[in-house]
Amino acid sequence: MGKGSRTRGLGARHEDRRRQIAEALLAIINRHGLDAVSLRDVAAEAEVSLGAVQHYFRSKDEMLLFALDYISERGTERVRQSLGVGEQPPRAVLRDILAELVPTDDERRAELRIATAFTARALVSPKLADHLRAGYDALHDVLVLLIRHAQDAGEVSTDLDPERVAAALFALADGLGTHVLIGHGSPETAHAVLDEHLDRLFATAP
Amino acid sequence: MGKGSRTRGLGARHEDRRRQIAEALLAIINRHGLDAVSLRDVAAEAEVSLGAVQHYFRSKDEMLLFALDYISERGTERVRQSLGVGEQPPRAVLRDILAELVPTDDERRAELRIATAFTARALVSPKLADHLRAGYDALHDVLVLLIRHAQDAGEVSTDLDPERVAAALFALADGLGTHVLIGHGSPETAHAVLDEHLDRLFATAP
DNA sequence: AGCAAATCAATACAACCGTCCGGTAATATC
DNA sequence: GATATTACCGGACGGTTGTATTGATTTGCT
Repeated sequence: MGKGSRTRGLGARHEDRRRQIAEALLAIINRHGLDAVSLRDVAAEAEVSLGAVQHYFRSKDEMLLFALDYISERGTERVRQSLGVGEQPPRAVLRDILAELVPTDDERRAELRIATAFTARALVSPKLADHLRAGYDALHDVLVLLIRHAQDAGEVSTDLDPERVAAALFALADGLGTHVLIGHGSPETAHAVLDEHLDRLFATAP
Repeated sequence: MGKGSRTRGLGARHEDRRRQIAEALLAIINRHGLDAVSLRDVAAEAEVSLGAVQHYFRSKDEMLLFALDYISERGTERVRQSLGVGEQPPRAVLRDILAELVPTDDERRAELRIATAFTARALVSPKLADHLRAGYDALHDVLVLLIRHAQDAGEVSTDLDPERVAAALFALADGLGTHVLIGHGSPETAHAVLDEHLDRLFATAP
């Protein structure tokens, strides 16, 4: 068992501290963008010294990578919860998940701003791209699963390829989210478009 | 008449020079990202001195803004050409335009990488956001127009709201493009999804 | 008690950044 | 031919950056 899972003694709070610093980092990315991040700013935001930050992250790159994994984990955790609760029909779950990609409240907005920042940087950082892609793939797989369930329940036509449908819905929601984020189109319109597409999808059965 | 339009004498090549420098800037953004851009790098890429760059752009911000407008202009110009040539049916034109948002060749890929970089920065730079939004709005309007034409020609159901349809297609293509860019999903799949949606749209006519 | 690891603070440093500025040459305007 | 204006160069400046280093303190284990 690695030291990361220690619950007592020295190093017990190690991961906690890393997360705390990562949250300070994410707050700065949300406010000023990823390229405006300096280790000193992160330290100030987290109310620790620069030395402390350096102690928990060997380099800035490592910190960025950790923060991406951290926020990615948080996202998939929320998706897992959407999947878990009650016996909600596939369509409702699907809608919930896709709606998370279109910012309405400030929290969702912040997360999407951060995700967009990481996406842009991933274009020039292969390592970051790998981690980001993992998150995308995971969400894609969940969508495929949900569509399969809907097909099994006779709510969606089995003529459709779940992979294709998932790719389409994902891209649509993602695109709508970005557009809302930069102020092109309202959240209401975006949600309406999303519902319209779900209506069409769930109207093709049997 | 402003000095920008002078065709002889001092200042005649002013705008040309600015474009040349802007292209060097865009090349760097494509290769290393927007935040990796330094004035010295731009000067080196454009094979001019740092002083020259400063002569043509008072500040880095001004240069960035100019470059965004420049690449934006180039994009709308290509769209204009798609609209102009021959008597192509609305559907073909629509497809051409949307396909530009999904990278296939290197040139398109470069442009979309640059656009993504600007989008991310626009999230923390209101002035950049304004210029970017203008481009988005212009493209949106073109899409609306094309859909209206298709409706007039009886190829698309008049029950559909052109604004909504345009927003959906735009977001879908944009999202697909981003996904392809980061390596999530292939260009082929993306184009297939796009065609599928166009098929559905053009199948709703009376 | 004693040792080792963990935790953090403080400082130093070389590299780089955007911007400013003085100078020089070429060209247009009068 | 005097005078602006444009075009460009190159150096310098103050500030920030990521990282390395060193040392003090705390903590857990034996």
